[in-house]
Amino acid sequence: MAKAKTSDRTDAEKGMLVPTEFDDSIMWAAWLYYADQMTQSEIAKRLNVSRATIVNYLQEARERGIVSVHINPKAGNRTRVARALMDTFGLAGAFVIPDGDEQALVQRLGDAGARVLADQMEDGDTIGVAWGRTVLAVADQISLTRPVRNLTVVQVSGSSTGEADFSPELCTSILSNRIHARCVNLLAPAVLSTKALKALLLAEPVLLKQMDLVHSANRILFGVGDIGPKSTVRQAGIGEPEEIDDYVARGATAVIIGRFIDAHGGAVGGAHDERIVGITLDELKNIPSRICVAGGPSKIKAIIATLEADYVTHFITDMATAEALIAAAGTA
Amino acid sequence: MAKAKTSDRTDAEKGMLVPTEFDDSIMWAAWLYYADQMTQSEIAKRLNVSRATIVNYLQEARERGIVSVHINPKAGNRTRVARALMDTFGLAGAFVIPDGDEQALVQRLGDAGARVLADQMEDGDTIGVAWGRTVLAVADQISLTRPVRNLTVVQVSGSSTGEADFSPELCTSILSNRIHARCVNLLAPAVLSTKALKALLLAEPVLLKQMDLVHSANRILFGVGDIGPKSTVRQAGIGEPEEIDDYVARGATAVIIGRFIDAHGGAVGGAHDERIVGITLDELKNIPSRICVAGGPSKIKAIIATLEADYVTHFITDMATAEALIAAAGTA
DNA sequence: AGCAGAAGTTGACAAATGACAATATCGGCG
DNA sequence: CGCCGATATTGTCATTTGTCAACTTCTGCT
Repeated sequence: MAKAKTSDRTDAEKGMLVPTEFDDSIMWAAWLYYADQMTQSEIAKRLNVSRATIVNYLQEARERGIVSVHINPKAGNRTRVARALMDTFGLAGAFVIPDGDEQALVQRLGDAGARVLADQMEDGDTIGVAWGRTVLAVADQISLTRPVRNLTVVQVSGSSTGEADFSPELCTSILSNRIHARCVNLLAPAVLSTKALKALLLAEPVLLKQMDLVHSANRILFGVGDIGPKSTVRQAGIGEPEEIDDYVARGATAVIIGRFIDAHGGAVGGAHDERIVGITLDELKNIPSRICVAGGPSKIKAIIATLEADYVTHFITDMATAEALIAAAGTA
Repeated sequence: MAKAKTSDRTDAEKGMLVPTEFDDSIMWAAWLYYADQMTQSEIAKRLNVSRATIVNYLQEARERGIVSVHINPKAGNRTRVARALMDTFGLAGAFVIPDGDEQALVQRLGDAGARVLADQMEDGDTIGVAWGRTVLAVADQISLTRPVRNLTVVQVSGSSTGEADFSPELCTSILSNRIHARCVNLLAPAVLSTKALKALLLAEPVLLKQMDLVHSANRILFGVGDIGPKSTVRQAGIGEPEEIDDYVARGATAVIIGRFIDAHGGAVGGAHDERIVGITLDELKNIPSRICVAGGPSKIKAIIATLEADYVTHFITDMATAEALIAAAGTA
């Protein structure tokens, strides 16, 4: 354990009083390789180590973010499918990843979403974060490759009670941590038992302040949930099964930012909805940059509902989903 | 063949109305390779082309800036020598490239400078640009890997008459062009024949406006010139040989932004200096981010003069020069 | 001091990559 | 219609790179 600690310290950028020479070698190897285009053997010779060591250095340089590969999202917007999506749904940006490993779809979408978000971030941004498997995947994989100062990450809906491994708090915490942002968690349950209690709670100074931050976010990251039997909403403990069935009976087709919408994106309100703590659909539309990451055959309808109602400015999905969306929108 | 058809349809389905169809394959190859870490052979199979084609796609993706490798300048600041430089000369940032091909030193420094500058740029920046071989090398190699809007590039000293291939106009034009910035060239000669004429010219509305821009720059990029017999100043036609000799006689050790400074960075003024059109040394110090790129054995003294007088906030050099600087500063 | 375990390094081999000449495809144009 | 030149693609081979088990060095602990 003690040893592991030691190595951690070496890896962690801060906390080191004296920068070891070790960092230098890694930096140099990285520069000689990626900037000067020398081969690993040449670098090995110059640094007087074996080539295998250079391989390790370069690996570490990538892991530590000393070097990183940037894929231009602007170029992503120029692909045919991305354009079609943008035209069909009036999006400001779309990024479509090629089909690949089915199993890893969420991971891969997360990677793409992370790149798009990271690319957009600017000094002083306040970034709202919803929750879900996909949002977590984004949070898990985002990383800053350039200095962006003064970021705030704010959880936009109350914390869920379910023991899901993609809770709002978790998504927010991880994301903020990875980009060195101030982290603001909403200190309230996602759903309260009465409308009155919700009003009381929201009147608390702490909550007022936090909700102010939510409303001042200039970007937001969210996914799309469907309503199927195995869907996330049903697992996340947002409401009793009957309550969700009730939503469905009244036309609910998708869930975004913890709110239910019908096939055309209209809010499906009701008593339960009024007990939810979090950003509302109307408030969502006031945020300038609304980044949505979603994909998968089971979500097509839900995504169409979301996109049609203009809840999204920047959409990230996979090829198969994109084509299904375009086809479906065409026939509609 | 039938298989190939399928992929062809994806690539060039409808009429070639848009030249971007082609981008799709390149974009996909780039994504699958750099984001999904697939091997070129796997990608080739999926895209139904030969692996060699994938190699080409990836090459083009890099050339077109669809993918780019970023080397974190912050990490560069952590190397031992960079730290030593920062401590010794009170710099905000230093980037030291490892020794390499002697001949290509200017190119390699240009690459490093370009990365540092590109990394710093923010929306709305106004970037002052001096001139010289090194500055040109930066301009030649800079490229935007993320969207930065509303940039202005402004030439900070008058245009030289010499036919040098690194004139102020050229440096400014190339740099602005490569980063899609507004380009403002100073429409005046570097040196006028009388102080009075200079005053007259600078009173012109056009020039007034341009000089205002110069003074409002929030970043500046410049190199360091030495005074040796083969030095740039003597070739650039900034003044008659006698005039330059006169500067030297009065202690001139280096030239930055077209102005002469002594061994401790003090301005070496005089009649000639008063006829120069361009930013002054005092004005230089008012610019928040002052990026200086310089290296090479012949420039050690000149660089020390520059660094000691706090003209620089961010300094880019090579290992050999850095070590010489630190050694020299230690003995002084 | 001596030992245990982890981190760092190495050599050797298999796999992946880059280079390039040869070949195929496409869009005019006589 | 067929030929031309330009552009895109491919097969092949030498080089470069990643992997992995063995080895060395270092560190903390008894």
